[in-house]
Amino acid sequence: MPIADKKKAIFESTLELVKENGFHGTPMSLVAKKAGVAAGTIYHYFESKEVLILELYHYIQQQSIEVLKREDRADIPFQKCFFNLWHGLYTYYSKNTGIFRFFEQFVNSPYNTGQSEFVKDDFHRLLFQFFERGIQEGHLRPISSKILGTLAHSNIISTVKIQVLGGLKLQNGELEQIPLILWDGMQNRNDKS
Amino acid sequence: MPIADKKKAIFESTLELVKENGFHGTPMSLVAKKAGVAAGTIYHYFESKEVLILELYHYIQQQSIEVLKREDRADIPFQKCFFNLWHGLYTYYSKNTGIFRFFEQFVNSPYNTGQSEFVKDDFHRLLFQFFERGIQEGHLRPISSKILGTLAHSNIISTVKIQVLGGLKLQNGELEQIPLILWDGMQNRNDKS
Amino acid sequence: MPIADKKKAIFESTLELVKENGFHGTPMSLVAKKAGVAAGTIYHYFESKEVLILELYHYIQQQSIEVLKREDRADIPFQKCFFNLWHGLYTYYSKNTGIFRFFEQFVNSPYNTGQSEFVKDDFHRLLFQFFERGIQEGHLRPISSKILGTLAHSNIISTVKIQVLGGLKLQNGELEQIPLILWDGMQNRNDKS
Amino acid sequence: MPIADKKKAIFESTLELVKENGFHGTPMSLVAKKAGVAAGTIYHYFESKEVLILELYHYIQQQSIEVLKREDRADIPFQKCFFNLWHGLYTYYSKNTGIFRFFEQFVNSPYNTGQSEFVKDDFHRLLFQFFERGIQEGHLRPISSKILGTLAHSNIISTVKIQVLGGLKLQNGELEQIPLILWDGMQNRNDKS
DNA sequence: CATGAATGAGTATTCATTCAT
DNA sequence: GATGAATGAATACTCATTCAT
Repeated sequence: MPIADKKKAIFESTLELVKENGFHGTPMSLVAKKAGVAAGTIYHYFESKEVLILELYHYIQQQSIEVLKREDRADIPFQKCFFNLWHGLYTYYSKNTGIFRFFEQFVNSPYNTGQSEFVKDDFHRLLFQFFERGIQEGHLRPISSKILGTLAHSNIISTVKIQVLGGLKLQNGELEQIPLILWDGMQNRNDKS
Repeated sequence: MPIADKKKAIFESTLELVKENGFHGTPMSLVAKKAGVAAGTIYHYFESKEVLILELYHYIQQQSIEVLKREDRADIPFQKCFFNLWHGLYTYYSKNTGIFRFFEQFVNSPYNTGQSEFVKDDFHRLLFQFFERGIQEGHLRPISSKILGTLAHSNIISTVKIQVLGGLKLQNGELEQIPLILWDGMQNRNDKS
Repeated sequence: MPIADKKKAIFESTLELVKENGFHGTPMSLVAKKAGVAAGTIYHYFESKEVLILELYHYIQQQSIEVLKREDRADIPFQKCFFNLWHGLYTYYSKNTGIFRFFEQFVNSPYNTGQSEFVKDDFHRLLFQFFERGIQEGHLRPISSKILGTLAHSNIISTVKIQVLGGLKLQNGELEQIPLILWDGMQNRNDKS
Repeated sequence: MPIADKKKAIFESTLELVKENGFHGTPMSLVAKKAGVAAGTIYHYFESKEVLILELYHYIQQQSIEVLKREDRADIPFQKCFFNLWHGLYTYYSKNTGIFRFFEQFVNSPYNTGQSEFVKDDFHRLLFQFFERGIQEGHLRPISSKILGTLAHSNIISTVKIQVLGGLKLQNGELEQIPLILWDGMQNRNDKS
């Protein structure tokens, strides 16, 4: 098994277990077992549990970044991109419900030492950049793109949560209305486009 | 010390510690120390750590419920209530940043066995009820009040997070615009009121 | 069982095991078992293995100090005290051969962080003080009492080692000659006493 | 790299690491790294860590033996040889303070299974032989050469320790007096030479 | 009611050793 | 011979919980 695959196996096992049982309920021994390696082997790839979690965080974020990069296209009108991005992320999170549980656990855990995660990581940088464009082009209200980006992202996450944690099935058309609510709210009322 | 006070002391200590160190970094021994009681004493009031956490969750939620009850007044126009509620919860969460950290940790933790917390607890019941009123009175889009309520709440929490976790200082007027964004989005476009 | 007794039981078990197997071969679990307590219990009395070893070091040293205090008497001529002390320590070490093995392991181990142990601890302070007296009274060569004390102590330890580690039985009179060798060497040749 | 050189590299690395961190703080992986070989390679040259330590012990002792052989010369008067030997070993140990730390750790470790090391190894055989000569020639007290040899050696080691572990700088003339103390003590008082 | 010493199962991590390449 | 990834037993330490006082 190539190295990359073994790291990936460890990542996937960890994610799965954290999703089910939380950080605390995810001993390294279980990760090892699920990944099909010996406990000690994990330590060839990751210095410690903390490092494993940290790297997993970035590994996962990479996938959200892919969506961002795919949907933020300069050759497509902003509003179209906006809805594409919303649905893109929504779909991704819906199909990988472990992801945001992991994220929220991570953000509120002792593992997350970086205080201002909003600014530093690539995902947020790209996210904010996208909203910056919307502001520049006059489509969105002229507030900090960081605010708009954060609100939009939490809107998406909430939509997933409503179903996953709230046990609510969205009715006909409801799913389409949610990004509309968001757009209508953030839209620049003077936008003539 | 009356029983109620001792339980309260244990609650406050736990909250404080969870806020600082997370669930995992909050051993019962520390809670006991901080609350000024013996470790064994906690077990007179709470069957187990899990029960303590669970009761704390409800204890804390009570305070959010107060805000809800205070601001949801039938004698005041809905839109006014809406903004009052937004600012009421925002202020409460801002002053008690431990609260939402505790909440998110709790929701994504093994302690939270109740899967569909959206329906069962009083806070969400009242919250959804408030938005139901908005829909009935024709101010809000006719979607599930659960959706609107959840989106609104996450909007508030995000606003706090932007500052607490994102390290962003909101500029002049930005704080006022955020509930506006929310209102504009959720508003029924045919509302003649 | 009173607290003091429990600490003592842990001390004795540790000493016994370190004597047999060295620091590395003395897991806390074994110490616990031998002392008749649970593994976790040790940590009520000692913060860590390091602290246990450190406290044991001082606990043991106390017994050497007793000998020193017993034999260093101002009302008895120095030379007499000298031989009494020599035999006192010799007897003590002979009867407790674990002691000096523990000492030498300790001194050369990572547990011994105090670099200049010769000066700081009570045993050496009293030991050097005794030799200081010998110098002041003109019986011993006028060199640093620290040198004389150290040489004397190592002479005693070596005598024990010859038998314990060297497997040599001392013949008739040999044991008495050894402190004589030491005395003759350290004696001030101009001592008229 | 010739085999001999690779073994030597492993020896030196081990010694260095044991000197700094003790046996316990010297994993094979570190030895390998420092020696510039792969972990597995060590096992081509040494059956186990124990064997490595054992062979290192003998490797190092060889250097003490060199000093002994150099200074024990039949064509030079015994007393002269005695002081030469004292200073020779003293100098050697002073310049290689790792050596005696290694020795004492080794002697008091589980690696040292041989109980009576005093008799078997070459260093002690030669050392005792030297003192035998002193006794035969009538210079030294007629006690077991093993006793005299052991006392003399521990005297030298102590002198080094006073400085290395005790943090004491020897004053003018003190270093010269120490072997004198030893000689005066061990000398045969009827020696007419 | 309150205490806090005692328990012991559970966890992260280390490290000597092996073996497929 | 040489490599270094993989192993897994061993170890220090934590912590929820119990119970004799």
